[in-house]
Amino acid sequence: MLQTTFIRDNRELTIAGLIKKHYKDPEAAVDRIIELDRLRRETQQELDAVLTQSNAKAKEIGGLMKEGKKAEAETAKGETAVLKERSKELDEQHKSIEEELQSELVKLPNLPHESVPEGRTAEDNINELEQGAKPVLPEGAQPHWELIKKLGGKQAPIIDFELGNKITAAGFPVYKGKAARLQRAMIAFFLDEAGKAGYTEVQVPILINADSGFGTGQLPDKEGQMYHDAADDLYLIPTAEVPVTNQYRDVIVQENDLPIKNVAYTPCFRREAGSWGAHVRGLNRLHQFDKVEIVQICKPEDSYQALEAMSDHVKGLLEKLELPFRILRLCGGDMGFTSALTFDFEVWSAGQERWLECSSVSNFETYQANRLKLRYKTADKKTQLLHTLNGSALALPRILASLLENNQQADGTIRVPAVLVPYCGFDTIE
RNA sequence: AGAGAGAUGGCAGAGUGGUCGAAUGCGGCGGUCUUGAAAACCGUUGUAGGGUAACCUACCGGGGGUUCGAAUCCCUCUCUCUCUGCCA
Repeated sequence: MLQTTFIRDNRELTIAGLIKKHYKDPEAAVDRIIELDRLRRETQQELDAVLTQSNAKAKEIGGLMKEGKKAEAETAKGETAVLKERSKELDEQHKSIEEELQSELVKLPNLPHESVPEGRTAEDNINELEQGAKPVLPEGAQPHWELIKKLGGKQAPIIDFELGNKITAAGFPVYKGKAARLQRAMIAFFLDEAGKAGYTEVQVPILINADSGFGTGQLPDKEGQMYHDAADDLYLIPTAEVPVTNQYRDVIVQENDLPIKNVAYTPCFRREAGSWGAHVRGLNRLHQFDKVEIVQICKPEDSYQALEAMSDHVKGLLEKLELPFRILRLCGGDMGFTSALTFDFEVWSAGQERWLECSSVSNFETYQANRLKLRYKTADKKTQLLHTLNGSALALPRILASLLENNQQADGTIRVPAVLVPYCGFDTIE
């Protein structure tokens, strides 16, 4: 959430940022907020004045009662009626203005960083880096949804979508044998790598309440994208970002505890309402998937350096997995609601001959922190909002897809990257 | 799920209608003393909104009510703890 004072002091800048993000009618929205803020302060000043009088009268009556001046006290009581009436009126006005201000404020996305390119769609993203040679596949190479059918021996298919469909629904696959083992190996590898990079591992709930959903910006913006348990009013997490970051909701951090670096493995759940298309096959898009997420909370002046470091960490993982990838700097129209700057990592999927997004690393600046009330005390004792960042490191399914496809051998087996062998205990899937 | 108890500042914990933003202890910060540290002593120490400022206002789990006046009384919701039950 953007800060009212910032909008008030930076009207043009705010509008320009919203335009870059393709927000409709930004001028009207910004001006309405500035107007509501003016009204709010005006009403509060009047309300405070009335309350000051009321408080004074109440004290006066208390004094008179003590002195036994009953009659005078009664007279004074009569005088409070008008004040009471007026304060009630102003209080209601103040509340409704604040409510409207809040609901307008919540609609605004974060402003993009100056380095964010102009553009509306994925076509306009900037290719920052492309690394690793695309493999030359053997004759008869296939996409992963075909490969899995023949893998796993008697257990085939090694990733069973039909079975998951029976148990739950489409988009909830069952991983069997070496596929299951490989999943666990990747999770352990990713967690270990993050540990080496200084991230503290945390295990967090995968159900969250509405306050947490609001804190990181999933609510109210993405209400329909999360699975919701109506009985207890809890949501299944779409990403570990939500519970991990919400650890620090309503917290004032000690300056020397910064930066905070957490890593968590969780399953993630996405309803993907409306985005299920015919071209979305196999592991490309799921309702449930596994992900290791890194989160950083740091001082404003350090956040872009942290973003760089997080990007490098993700890059390192892909290098170690020997997968070709590219890094995109997302344009204004393609980036997320809460983000100021996002790098998407896409892994090359040789069987499909297309890039698959496998990580998204973002700096949210103070946007989440403002909702979370996540702050720290500066050396001169001022309370200031922190910056929050997160990134996938990594999301498993598309890594697995490209691993299967890129590493398919002429004999139909799959080569496991060396770095995972100690974790899973085999170097080939047949 | 049943019965009972409770929710107060970073923590512990007092406060049952006015002088309470709130005693006291611990912790934190600053100082005195000391070669240094500890101890002791002195001072200081919540959050938010408004105001150029002096200062004003709100907040004692959330919401509502009674009253001139509520941390304190009433209603309601939520949560926590203890015991019983169930259970990985």
